[in-house]
Amino acid sequence: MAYRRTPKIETRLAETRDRILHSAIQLIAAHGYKATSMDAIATDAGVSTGLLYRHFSSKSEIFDEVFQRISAREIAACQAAALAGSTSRERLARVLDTFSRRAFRDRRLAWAVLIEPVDARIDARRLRFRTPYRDIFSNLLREAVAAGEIPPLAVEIVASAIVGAVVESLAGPLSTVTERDEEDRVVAALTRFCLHAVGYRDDASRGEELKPVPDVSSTICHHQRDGNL
Amino acid sequence: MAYRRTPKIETRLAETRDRILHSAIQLIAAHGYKATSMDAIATDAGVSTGLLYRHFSSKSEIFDEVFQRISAREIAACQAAALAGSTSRERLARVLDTFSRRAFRDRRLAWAVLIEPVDARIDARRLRFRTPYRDIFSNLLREAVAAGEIPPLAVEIVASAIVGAVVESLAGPLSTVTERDEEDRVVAALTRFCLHAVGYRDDASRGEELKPVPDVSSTICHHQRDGNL
DNA sequence: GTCTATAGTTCGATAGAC
DNA sequence: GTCTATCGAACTATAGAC
Repeated sequence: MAYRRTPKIETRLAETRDRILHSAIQLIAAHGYKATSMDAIATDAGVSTGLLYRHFSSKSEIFDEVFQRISAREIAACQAAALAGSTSRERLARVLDTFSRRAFRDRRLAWAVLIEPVDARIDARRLRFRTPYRDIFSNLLREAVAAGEIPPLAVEIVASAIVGAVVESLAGPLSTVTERDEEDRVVAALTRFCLHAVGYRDDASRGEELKPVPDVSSTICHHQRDGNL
Repeated sequence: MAYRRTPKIETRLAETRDRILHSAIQLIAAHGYKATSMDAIATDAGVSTGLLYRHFSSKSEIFDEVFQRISAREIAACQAAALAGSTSRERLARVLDTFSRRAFRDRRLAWAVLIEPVDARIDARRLRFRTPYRDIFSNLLREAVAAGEIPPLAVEIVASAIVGAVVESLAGPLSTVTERDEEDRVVAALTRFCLHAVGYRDDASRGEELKPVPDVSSTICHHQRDGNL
């Protein structure tokens, strides 16, 4: 009888694959993509280097999968933030705050995912993954216009511009050691920038301070083995 | 007698090298980076494919040089635009207009340089080449604050945000066929976005229409063999 | 899973410059 | 006569088809 994969084997394979990815995430979060060797991933995952290539065709493919997992989690967090708040303005501010705070919390991983030069494959992936972020902002903008909070605008273009502004303004701070209050400065500047950009006026009654809402997913900083990632 | 490079040969070598780069620019402007083969470049330049590798170590290196030449020209155009206008507001608007109009004029080349997935080397080059653009905006912002046109802000962060907003909002339109009035819509939305973002208020007296100023360099659309590129 | 096509790269040969 | 710019075919790797 020919060899057939039993459910038991399937499960073990999936577990190994998962362990590899977890190790990759941890190492990339600590040192970035380039500085993470296949050997290091294998060692950390407790498998041989050769086995890595049974599960993934290349280092780039591992990172691609890491990229997608991390991005999905971050997008979910931002989507959740887009629901919390009584005004569109607050929801928008919360999304910006959520995205950048989470990036700062795990800055090396954020840097690796968002800006580290990797290869064309990841570049293409990055382009595709801007869409869900754009959609979050598009929806908030349409909502805000409908509610009369801001004047009408070219939603799609403005949503793209926000995505670009966010990522680019984090690029520098993420790659340098940043103090906590420098981080606050960046988030504040970025938030003001975007709110003004879409037509909100300064509001003296509020200092744009936001109470935290519970995250949809566990914090990005602890890549627990027992997590659901 | 040993062989030595004479000035005559030096010149011819430089000319050949230049011809290769011109061909590369033309082809990339027509089809993008990926779709431009080394064979095509060689044929267009009238040399063998092998010779390409005497002048450049790889396709990536050719594109790197194309990137730098095109970027230098575009930066110069934007720097010039930053000098034309009576108010900081107008100068800022002119830079945004100049950058995006020139990108649209040669959208495929702009797309290849700004966003097409190429490789890590070009990614790194892109990161470095944001600095001069950031500097243009930083200077304009400092100027505007000093003149009391806009309230104080975190110049460096905001300058980065503008760069990101510009590039990202062009990404979509550059990669699709865009009508002239769609192009106008993008530029208008982007300009409004940035002006508002940094603290300018709408000004009913002006529709943000800008008279063209003579370019510092010849237009990007005609990659003339006789040009100074 | 093998086969094919395509595109990047390499290399030995040639011919022309010194 | 020696050296090198150039050529063009061969090699290699990868992605898509059957």
